[in-house]
Amino acid sequence: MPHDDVHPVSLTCGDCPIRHRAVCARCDVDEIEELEDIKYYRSFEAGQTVVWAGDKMDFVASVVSGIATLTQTLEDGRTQMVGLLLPSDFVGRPGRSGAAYNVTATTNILMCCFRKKPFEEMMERTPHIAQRLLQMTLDELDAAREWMLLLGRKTAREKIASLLSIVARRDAPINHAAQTSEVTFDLPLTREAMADYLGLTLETVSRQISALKRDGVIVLEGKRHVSVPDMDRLLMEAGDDSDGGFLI
Amino acid sequence: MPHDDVHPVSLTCGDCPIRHRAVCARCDVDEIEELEDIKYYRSFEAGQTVVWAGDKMDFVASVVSGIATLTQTLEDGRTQMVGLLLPSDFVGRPGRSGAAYNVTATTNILMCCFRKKPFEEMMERTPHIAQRLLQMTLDELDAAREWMLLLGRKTAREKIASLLSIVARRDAPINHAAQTSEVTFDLPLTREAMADYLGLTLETVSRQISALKRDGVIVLEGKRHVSVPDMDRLLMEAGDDSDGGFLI
DNA sequence: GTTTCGTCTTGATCTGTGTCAATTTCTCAC
DNA sequence: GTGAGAAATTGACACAGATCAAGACGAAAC
Repeated sequence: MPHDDVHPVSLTCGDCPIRHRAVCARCDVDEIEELEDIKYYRSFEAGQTVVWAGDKMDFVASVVSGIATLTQTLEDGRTQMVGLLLPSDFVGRPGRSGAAYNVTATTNILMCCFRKKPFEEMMERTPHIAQRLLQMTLDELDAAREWMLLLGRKTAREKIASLLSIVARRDAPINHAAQTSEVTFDLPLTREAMADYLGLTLETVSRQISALKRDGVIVLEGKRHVSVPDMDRLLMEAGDDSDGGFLI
Repeated sequence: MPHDDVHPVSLTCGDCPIRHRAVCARCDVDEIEELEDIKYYRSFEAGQTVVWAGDKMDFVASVVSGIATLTQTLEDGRTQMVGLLLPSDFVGRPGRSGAAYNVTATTNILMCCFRKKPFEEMMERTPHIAQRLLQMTLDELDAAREWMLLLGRKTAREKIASLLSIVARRDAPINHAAQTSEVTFDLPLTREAMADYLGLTLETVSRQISALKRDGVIVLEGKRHVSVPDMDRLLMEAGDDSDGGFLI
């Protein structure tokens, strides 16, 4: 099972050393034998849709590797991303059968799925699971609300800077922990996906990235690889107070 | 205790006839005697701040009467509302000590508070509570994400129409249930608060309301009282598909 | 190597919403 | 009733970001 360095704690085994937001594959196998028959793996290729909004979704899942997005759309095609699923993130809603959003793989992705009915039954029997899910959901709610501030009140430049600092934090936690002021990472999203996340057009995204590059806030190698010489400067551009919170 | 017609089901007594999202005052007294000593009431006047973002918040609470808002701000004063608390709504976060947002009373308000520590202990002992809180939090997350679509992609006119149809739904459920196509309600918010909710300026809010009035979508009596002659028309203006979801 | 196709950048122009400012309308105290 | 302050409306103008359009770049196929 693909499960290299990352070892996120499972919902179902709360005393793993590393705390993370996930239902974890390996962990479950070790600890909860009954999960064996309600769990299965599915992989999707970049660009594939995992579920459409409104479709029946009879599982919950956690991302093992790759990246997926949650999006909502209006009839005329305007789309807004409302969530970004990175490895170890959880998706699905116990207690509701229909999916509320489109879930799309932006890279090749492997998901660890749990059939919903048995998962819910397990939740009934194991209070710890509901409590853990509650914590995770509250975290996501905070992230969503932080995102509302971004969508409603930030300028295009601030939006881009915010997104970059969030990706920097999630994508390069090692750099960050080491207090290196130079941080480096790959953008996991196309310009269009960034635009959908930020409530902008892809042209504006491109222009603002160019502007940040011109002003020395970031350094680009190719289109996707980003270096941030001074993380504090980027955070300042993002307009957040102090440590910028806990987005995504 | 002020608890007139509304009788929302409590987190702590799950088999009340009417299902609603709340920790309910009367209900608790009837059913859970041990709650008596962890529960107390607080009232605030219109305009008063209940808690500031970052302050210690040693209670969770439910709104008994009145309206409060959750807001976030940037250093330079730009503010974005991220939640609207109507009677029976729950506020506070088990498992975290600091408040994440400013909570402000927009009308006189009465809140039923529970000291956090004992509430959390009760959650430990009573699995049902965590499950109920999880449902509520998932609902709020859905609402927040619907709101992200509004903030990121809707026009000013669509934003106003969306807000009006949401208030109509929550404020005049009787009208709506009766299938009367004419719906009537009072706006519980100032133009400025509406602007903060919608990511607009108060001038734009005012202009768009005037435009909707001019176009016959709504009828105003005074500044706050709204009649909607044709609810379907309003929903169309809001740009939502079919039934518009489950905002706020 | 060349071609092709998707992604990205950049330019020119347009427009929706913000900004600034002047009135008007409400509400409530007196 | 009158006056004062808050809330809301309306107008004129500016500008950030959208739209439309043309190219540049990069990766994969041949």
